[in-house]
Amino acid sequence: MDFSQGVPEPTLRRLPTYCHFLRRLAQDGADVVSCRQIGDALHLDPTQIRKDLAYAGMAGRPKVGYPVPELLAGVENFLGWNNTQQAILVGAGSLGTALLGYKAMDRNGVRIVAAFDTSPDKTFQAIHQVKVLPMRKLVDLVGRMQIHVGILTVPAESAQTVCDLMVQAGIRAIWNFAPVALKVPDTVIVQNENLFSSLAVLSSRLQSTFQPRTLPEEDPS
Amino acid sequence: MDFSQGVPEPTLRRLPTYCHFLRRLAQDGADVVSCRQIGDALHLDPTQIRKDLAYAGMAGRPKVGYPVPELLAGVENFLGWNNTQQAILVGAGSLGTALLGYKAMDRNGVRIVAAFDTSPDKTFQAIHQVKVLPMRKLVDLVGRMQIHVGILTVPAESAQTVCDLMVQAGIRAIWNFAPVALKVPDTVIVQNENLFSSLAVLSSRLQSTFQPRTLPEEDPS
DNA sequence: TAGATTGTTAATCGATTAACAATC
DNA sequence: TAGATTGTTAATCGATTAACAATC
Repeated sequence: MDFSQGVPEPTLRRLPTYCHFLRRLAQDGADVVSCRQIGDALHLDPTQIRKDLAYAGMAGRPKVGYPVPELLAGVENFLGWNNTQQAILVGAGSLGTALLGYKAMDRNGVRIVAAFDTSPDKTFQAIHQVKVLPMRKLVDLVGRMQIHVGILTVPAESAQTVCDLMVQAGIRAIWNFAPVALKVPDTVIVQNENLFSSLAVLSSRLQSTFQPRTLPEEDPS
Repeated sequence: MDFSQGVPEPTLRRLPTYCHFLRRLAQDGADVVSCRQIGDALHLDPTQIRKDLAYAGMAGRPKVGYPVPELLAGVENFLGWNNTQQAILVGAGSLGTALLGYKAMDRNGVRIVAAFDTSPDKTFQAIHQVKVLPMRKLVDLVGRMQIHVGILTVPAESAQTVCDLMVQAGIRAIWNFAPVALKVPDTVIVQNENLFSSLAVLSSRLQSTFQPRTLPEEDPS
């Protein structure tokens, strides 16, 4: 398996899905699983799954398959879900609040240790057990706790300003929910999460089931 | 431009980003824009943008560029953002609540007209001006209002059950936030939104900046 | 006109899928 | 052993990028 280019992004995106499925299998007490079984459950090609698992460093045994507990542990470990990253979140609006309430986050490699907001109505309260602090505390806290991950859930207008503050504080990876292309130094990683992109795919596919897009025709003149 | 295969998904995912940028340009009063400018702002290749815009049916003028208002209107129209789809949402937990509060949704082609939840604490209240109803009202309301889009924000355990109910009610496209591969008839479209996939990409890239993944070595024995 | 930008065709790149040998 | 499944190499497919002609 060639690792020189790193793990392909599509592979990385599928691995968490395998984990979710394997957790259920493990709960049901399965001890081995084949790529065929995983593929049937997740509507994916077995060969692709085998390749993805190989990227994650997991090997199976011909005729037998993969041992479920080891496979799950191995993939989780590969994804870094064992040594959880600490993170801060900026923007305690409705989306920010939702992420703070996502219990599953912990089991998926990220723990939000503090939130920040400009609104005095929100600061010094706790949302889902996470303290909300005023922005002026950000740089100090990130520095002291050596936090590397920032989650950005502020409106588009303030996204770049907050981003700059995060970078200044020492944040090295930003999970960005604002529909804006952030400018960052190239030492900082930005992962954009654009819900509307996904929605666009949905509604476009829906529209084409109603009235399939017409093919361009020859000019009849 | 070949439309026989439909518009590529990556193109579809980029189009909303262009809209956001074009809206800002339009507000600033720009009347034309070149692919070069868009590309610089969004960190994308100008050729790719030109191709994407052609897929959306937009033409520019050599040396001049694209007229901003027409381009914005054209792309929004292509994405179906003018005739908004009505949708229901099931699962008024923290994520569901966040989506109900997303004002921008309206401008992005979807209006949530009702929410559903099993919990009696939530039903018959309004969250962000949207009524929350008990599940038993779902089939009737979807049928009467001829709603085609369902947003699924329930826990993984109940996702398939709720999905089945949606399908039975006549929903034709499901925006699924549960980390589960739903089984649906092939007349129904499922768009999966898995936040943890995105998070996995982020943390993997972050880890590799700390300690670049080692290449497999020859066995030294 | 000259230069910039679009539109389109061709080349490249990378991911998916298929084929098949190795193995339990 | 025979058959199923893994592991790996080759073929295919599709998207991105490059090259270049058309045009204002």
